[in-house]
Amino acid sequence: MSSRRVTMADVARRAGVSRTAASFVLSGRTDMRIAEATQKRIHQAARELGYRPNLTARSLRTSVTSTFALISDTIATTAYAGQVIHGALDAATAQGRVLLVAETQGDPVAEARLVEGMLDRQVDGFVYAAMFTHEVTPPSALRNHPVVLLNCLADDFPAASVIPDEYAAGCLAAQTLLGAGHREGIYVLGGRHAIPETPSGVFAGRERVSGIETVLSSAGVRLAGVVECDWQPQDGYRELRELLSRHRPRALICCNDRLALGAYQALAEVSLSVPQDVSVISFDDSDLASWLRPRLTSIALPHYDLGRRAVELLLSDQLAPVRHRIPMPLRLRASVAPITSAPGSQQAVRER
Amino acid sequence: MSSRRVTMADVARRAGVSRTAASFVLSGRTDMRIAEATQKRIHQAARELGYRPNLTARSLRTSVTSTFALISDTIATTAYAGQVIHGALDAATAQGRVLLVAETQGDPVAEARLVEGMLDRQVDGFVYAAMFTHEVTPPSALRNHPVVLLNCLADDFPAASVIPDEYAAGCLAAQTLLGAGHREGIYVLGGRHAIPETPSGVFAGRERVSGIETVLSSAGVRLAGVVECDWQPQDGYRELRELLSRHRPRALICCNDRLALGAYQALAEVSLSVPQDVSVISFDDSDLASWLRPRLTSIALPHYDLGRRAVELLLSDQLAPVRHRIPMPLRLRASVAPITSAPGSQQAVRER
DNA sequence: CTGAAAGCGCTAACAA
DNA sequence: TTGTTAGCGCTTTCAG
Repeated sequence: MSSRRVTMADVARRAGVSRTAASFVLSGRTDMRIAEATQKRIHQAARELGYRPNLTARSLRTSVTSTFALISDTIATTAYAGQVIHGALDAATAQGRVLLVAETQGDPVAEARLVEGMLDRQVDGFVYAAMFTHEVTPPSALRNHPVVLLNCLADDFPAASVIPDEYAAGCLAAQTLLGAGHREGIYVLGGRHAIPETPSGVFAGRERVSGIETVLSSAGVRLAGVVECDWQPQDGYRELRELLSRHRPRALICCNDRLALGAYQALAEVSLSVPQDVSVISFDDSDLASWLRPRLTSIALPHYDLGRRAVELLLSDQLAPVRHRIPMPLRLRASVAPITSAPGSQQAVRER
Repeated sequence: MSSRRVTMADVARRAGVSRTAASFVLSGRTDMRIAEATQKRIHQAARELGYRPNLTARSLRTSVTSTFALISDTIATTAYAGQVIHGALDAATAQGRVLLVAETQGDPVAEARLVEGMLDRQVDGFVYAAMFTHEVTPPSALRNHPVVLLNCLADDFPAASVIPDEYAAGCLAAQTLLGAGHREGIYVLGGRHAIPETPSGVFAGRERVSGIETVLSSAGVRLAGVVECDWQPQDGYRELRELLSRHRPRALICCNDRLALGAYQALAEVSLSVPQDVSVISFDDSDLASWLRPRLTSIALPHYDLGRRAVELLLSDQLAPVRHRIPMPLRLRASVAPITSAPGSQQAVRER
């Protein structure tokens, strides 16, 4: 649309130097020891002409595009995980790189097509991302290219992966409760996510429960129960209502904030108050956590850091097949309180 | 990393034709009338060699990159708005285009830098997006390039814009309530968002209230009140508690689901039940809407469609400075009920 | 320090 | 129908 972009030849001509000299100076190389004055002249000419390099041409020549591809199953779709993109973007832009984003929707054919498209565009590397931590098999076309796995694992694919440290998060949840004096009536709501569709649970669930159990048992505390169910609000509500009909929990570890929402609803209905009667701690730290009343203590899924780290690995060429575990920070809010004397003061949910 | 990509010259050689012929056939052009047999031979050679075009080279030659840039203030960051990216991606991939995503964080300097980077990469067009509908001033460097404004308006910038049809949504909210028999005690919670930081409100607020008022007054119904406040859960909670201390609403129009969450909390505390005592309708249709109990009727922000439409406009070169209003669909759930006889049966919130 | 020249892989006049 | 040729804008030897 604009008339014609000014090229490096234009700059060289105006500065009265060779294109070589212009190239060296403009791409900021110092190893040719060009006269200070000449450099100034070139830069000035470039400025006056409004010169901008044509990166396509440069890429063709150098076969580096300064572009990474972020390919995910459905990451852009899911709430909050836009943070992953955000982190990746920050790391990329900080180094003058740019990010091509694509979604496969879990369709291997679409995925193959997308990967090819990226390869045709000569991207420098790939972030292969998943919505929730699980085992994946990246397309084999990626084998010969720099790849970092984000929030997923691939046993027979030689790539670094970046995942949340769910085990440590589980430990942290247990420690937090212990620290508040809880030693009895501690339940895990959601568990390993062992439901018919995922009989052996999901990675996050398994790791969290494992961390919880380790810490508790080494403190001589026994978990009162692990409720295996799906992780949606209605599951939390239903399962907790069911549980409340038989037991009287003092502390709830919810496997995500949505379950905690369901739990709040169930607790309110039987007039148990958080945290006076029941402490609640959760995972994810979604927006929901600070919207609930009382505000929910939650251990954050480090979306931003995952995205950021993945790109940083790509940038620094740390591609060895290592699992990089990203810490999940605790956001302490009002839903966990030191245990009080009498268990069972049946009061209505309080404000705040 | 891989040995060497096979080039078009390789294909031509193996097929025993000229590079020209190969180029024509492989880029799927028909206007040169190449012999059927030759075409077959070329395609076969390409297949056997695993040929893939180098799009960088093609771009350098044709100066089209099949790449669009999606530049936003903070769109990837905000929950649910990942749907915008999703829609844009779908439209782009459907036509073999690819999307470069970037975020400015509202920083004009970062923005300028990013736009330059995109321009240097010769992108074919821009989607300039905002997190919430408002007036923007895109960098002037974009003036000579195809641009579509997404979820924002720019008076003195000649570009098409794609925005949610908030006015129609306001009408729809009012109609829904009227349809359920509500004629009194209807309040708008959130209003135009007229708070100190945005004294004249925000676009969505103004349009919604305007739609609501138009429909109600043409039905001879007067709004009982418009509560101007910020649109966070705690604002909904606080303002409704305050309102409830003096009035007795029969229907609430909440300007977003977060306000509705706050409203639910306030209503529960004074033992008013939704929808028996108070009907609630909201805007956005975020995940929250289906998580609340009872499930919240909400008018959806069409994130996906916005993204999709913006890219479609770019693809079809519909760049005239027109406002394209995207419909906001009603998601009818349990929070709106036909009005019952006696206003004021003070019961506890029911299940479901 | 500077300039000439080759070439990245592809497209598109033009000529044969 | 096919082949020849000239670039797109840039980097990078290699001589001067």
